[in-house]
Parts: sequence; structure tokens; C-alpha cells
Amino acid sequence: MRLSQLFAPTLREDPAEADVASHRLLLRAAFIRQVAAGVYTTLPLGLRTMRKIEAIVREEMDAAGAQEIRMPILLPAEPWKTTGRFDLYGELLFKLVDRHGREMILGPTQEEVVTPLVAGEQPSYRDLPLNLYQIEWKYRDEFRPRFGLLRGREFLMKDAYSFDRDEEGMVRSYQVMYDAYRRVFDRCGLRYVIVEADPGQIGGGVNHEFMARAEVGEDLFVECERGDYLADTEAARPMPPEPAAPGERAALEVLDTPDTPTIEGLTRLLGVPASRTLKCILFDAGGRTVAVLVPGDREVAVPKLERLFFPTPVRPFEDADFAERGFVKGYVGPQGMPEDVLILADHSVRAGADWVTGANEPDRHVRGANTPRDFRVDRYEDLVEIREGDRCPRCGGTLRIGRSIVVGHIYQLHTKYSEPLKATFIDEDGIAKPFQMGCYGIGISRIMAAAAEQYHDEAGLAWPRALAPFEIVVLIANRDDERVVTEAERIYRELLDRGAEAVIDDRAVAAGVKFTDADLIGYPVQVVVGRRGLEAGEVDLKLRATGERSRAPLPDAVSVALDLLSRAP
RNA sequence: CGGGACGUGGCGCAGUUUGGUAGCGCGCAGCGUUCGGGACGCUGAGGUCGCGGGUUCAAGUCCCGCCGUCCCGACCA
Repeated sequence: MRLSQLFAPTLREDPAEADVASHRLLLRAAFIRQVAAGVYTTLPLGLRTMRKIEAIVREEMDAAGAQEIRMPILLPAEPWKTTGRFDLYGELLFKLVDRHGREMILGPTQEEVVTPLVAGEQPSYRDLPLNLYQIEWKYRDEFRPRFGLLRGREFLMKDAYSFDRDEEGMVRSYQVMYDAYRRVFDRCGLRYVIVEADPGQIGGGVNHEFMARAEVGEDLFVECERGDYLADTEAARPMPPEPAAPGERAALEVLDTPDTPTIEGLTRLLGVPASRTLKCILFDAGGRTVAVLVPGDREVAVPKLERLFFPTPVRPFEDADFAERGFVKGYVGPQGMPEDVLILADHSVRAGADWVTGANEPDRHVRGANTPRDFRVDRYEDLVEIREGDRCPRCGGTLRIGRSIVVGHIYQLHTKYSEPLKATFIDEDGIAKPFQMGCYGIGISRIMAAAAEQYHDEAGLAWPRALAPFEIVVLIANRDDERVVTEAERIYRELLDRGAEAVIDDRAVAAGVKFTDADLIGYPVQVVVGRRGLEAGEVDLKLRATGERSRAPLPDAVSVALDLLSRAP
């Protein structure tokens, strides 16, 4: 490719709308342009990088026995109502109505399409296992698109779906994908971790997230300092603390605490640490009242609670609920809870005693609350949001929190979709059974942004070889010198002949512009052909990743450049 | 959806406080000089100041409404 012909309008200054490095640099280096909030055009350079990611994914998916198909983006809403995801996704779904008044959506994933597709062929157990995948645009009407490609409303995703006759097969298919995913992210050169995660709106059971480490990442994970535990913060379960030693307990005492509905106010008024207070948070789970107890310095992890009640929806009490069900907002305590209220406590509550908590009347709290004397706990569960410093569930070591970008997520779905969609196969015993399914996503466009986050410096992008739009740039430093141009063209030709993805910067711009653009776009290797070098019979080379510069005699320029490329990350 | 900010040539910004000729840098076009890390001179093109309404002799500037974009939060791959 000749840069004089490439549509690559680089920007000299940082665009006003971009904040994070990947967004800023992908715009400046002419990989993408914004069209609307969370919607982007991919320019030639960006397209090349994205296709490299696609190619890696295709190769690994095909090698793992998956078959590529292409499904529509525009989908009827009906099957989504059948599986319940129409309401579950809610506002996050892009919805539209066609001229006949039919409800349609733009697909955020495609379980509702692929499941009937496979079931429609009335397959036999002999046709299984089956794994179908596609690489297509996905749509989610995010509340707040941000960080460029990292959270767009339109994004390119590889989604795969496995169909098995039994759970054992499904787990096997899952494992095959798990291994394929590791190869994909290894080949992309990403620094990543694999964690147990929360299934979110896809639902189902066992699932893993592949998280690219990044300071700007929106997803938090915990890792043990000793390296034996990794988990998404939403799924992480800290080691429960030691139960409080048995012994004498304080008497229950009612205190006047006017105008202190918050833990913060309470600690100030009474001079006790928040960890000695007991938070009693009320939820509604399908009409039933659920009280959740956690120490005052901790937060309830709502996703954990939701999983406990899945598929029954759980929501926090609203103001009206308090009044209707006879609770005093800001002064709720577990003592004297009605029998039909389910009281759940986090394991950490076991570690405390003589709690300060709400008295269930306005402007009053109690001190010295103890279970089972003063209140009951129906069940102890893991219900707190994990935080830095919690103990590792495996070894008791200290847990740290890291930030990351989720680039892949795989799920064991069991019959979550096949059952409601009545998607069955005929088993060996002649009986129709629902498929055991798994689904597997990779954010293609997000990988490009995640890699940009991991591979950049002040000067611009510095792609790992596998993702670079071009591998080598041949830079003509003196365009007016015929010998320089001739040599540069010769080196460029030879590089192409030897299979390198080379580009020649033959633009009629100052050499400085070419250097700056080369650093900004991030070709792994730069070959500079100029008068100064030619006079010494040499070309200059630069390895973008390290900034390392070297020289090579003219006749060896091509092989030295290729050698340097092979050393690129 | 709650809080905040912004919207002025292609890009980055000033001008809005105190209403009165629409500016700067970069980029773009032409000519000349330059030519190894974003050169220089001269000439030139390019703006319904996000949109609509209102106040005023007069609105980029004041008022009202809307739209768009970004940041924080809630939510989420």
C-alpha cells in the first residue's frame, strides 16, 4: 500500500471528545471516526486491524470444530418474549416497529435465532455435538456509551453456540471453547486474566470472563496476592471471617437517635465504627419481603442476591414499599421481623455481636442486638460486595482489586434457552429432549480498543505484530532525491515479495510528518530511507515497541527489517 | 435516568462576564523557497456562531424550549 493513496487522515491534535488513550489514539491515528454516540465508522487502517482479529478468531474457532454462519441483525421480538429476555434486557434493547406494526429488535446476541435454527432440522443425537458461530454487529442501547470502542452501542462480536445431548457433552464443548479462547487472546498478544464471573443477562451457570488488564477498564476483578484465586468482583466470594467468640452479650437497649437514617450519621452520633453497626436492607423477591443483613461498613452485592433467587426478579424496596409493608425507612432492624420475611445474613455477620441497628420505629436505634436472642437469621449466604483487603477463599491471602476490559465471556447455558423455545433433538431412546447449550462471545471491536490501551505510549500506538494494520513502513525521508526514492521503492517491493505486509510513505509531506505518523499509527517496524543514510550506504531502522534504532547496509535492508519484525512483540 | 460541562470555518480554541464590523493556531488551495522528527514567505478559499422561538434599533453574547456530544453516578459485554 502507498500512503499517498491510503485514506488515513491522521489528526495533529487530540480530539475534544476523547478522553481515554484508546479512543483518543484510534481517532488520531485514523482507525475510526465517530458518527454518533457509541457508533463509529471503521477506516482502512482500523478495518485491517479488525480483520486480523477476525482472522485469528476464525482460525481458532474453525480449528475447534465450530462452523461459521451469518444470522440477521434485524430480529422479530416474539422469541425474545418467549425466553423472557425482552423484558430482562428492557431499555438496553434497540427496539423498532415495522410498517405493519410488528415489533422488531436489533440483536444484542442471537440465542433466540440459533436455537430454533438448529431445532428446526429435527436433529438426532447423532448430529450432535454442534457448534455454530458468526461474526456480526451487535446492538445495545447503552444508558451511557463511553470510552470510544470500549462501550459502544454498536460493536463487532463473535458469538458461538454449542448444542449437546447431555450435560457431560456440554461441559466438554465448553472446555474446547475455553481452550480456543486462550489461544485467541494469546495470539492477539493481550495481557489478560480468566475469571469466574457473574452470568448477567445471558443467565445460566458456570461461566468465565476473559479480561484484558487495563487501567481504564470498567470491570473489576480480584486476585489473590499469592496468585491462586481470580474472580470477577460480582462473583468473588471472600473467605468468611471467624465467628465471634461465644461469651457474655450486652443487654438490648433502645436509643434515641433523632434524624439519623444513615450509617454515617449513626457512627457520628454514637461514636461507634460502622463495622459495629448492622445494616438491614429490604428487597422484594417476587412479592416476598427479603431482609439482608450486612455489617454497616459493607455493601450488599445485589447480583449475588439475584442469583440466589434466579429466575425470580429481585428489586430493592422503593419508598412506597416501606409504607405499605410497615417498615420505617432508615430505621429498619432485624428484631421482631414478621414470620413471612426471609432474613438472610452475610457470613461476615457471624463475626460480630452486640450490634447497633434500627429499632423499627422512627428516630430510634437499638444497641446490643444479638442472634438468636434478639433476631433470627434464616440463612447465612455470601452477600457482600468484595473489597480490597478481603481474604482469599482458597488460602486466606489478601485480595487485590484490578481493573480490566472484558473481551470474552463464555457460558454454560444448560437448557435455559432450549427449554422455553422448545428446541429439542431425538435422543437414542427415541425421546425428544432439550439441547444442552453453551454460548461464547468475543468482542472483536473491543479487542482493538483493549490492545490500544495495552500497547501505546506518548507518541501513539505500538501494535503487537499480530494486530498491526501493516507490519513495516518504508519511509522516504527525501522525496526529491531520485536515488532515495528508487532505493525505497526497491526495498518496499522486496518486502512485499517476501510476504511482509509493508506500506511505503511516499507522501509529499515533510519527513517530520512521516516520522510522527509512523509512531502514531504504530507499525511495528520502520525502515527509513534517506539521503544521509544512502551516502553511508545504509538505511535506518526502528522497532516501534522499544524505540530501539539500528542501521543496516543497503543490500541487507530487507532481511534486517524482516529480522527485526520477527523480534517484535 | 439524576448531577456537571460543552456546541463558533475541516481540527483545536478565543470572543459570551459588560449586546454594536466574527477572530487566532493548525489544516486546505495557488506560487516561490525549503526538505532526516509536524519548515518559511506571499496570495487565497472557507463560518445560517447546534436548531427553533423571544427580548432589543441591534443577539455568537440576554431569556425560553429543543437537539447533539462529553464527563461523574446509577446500570451494564
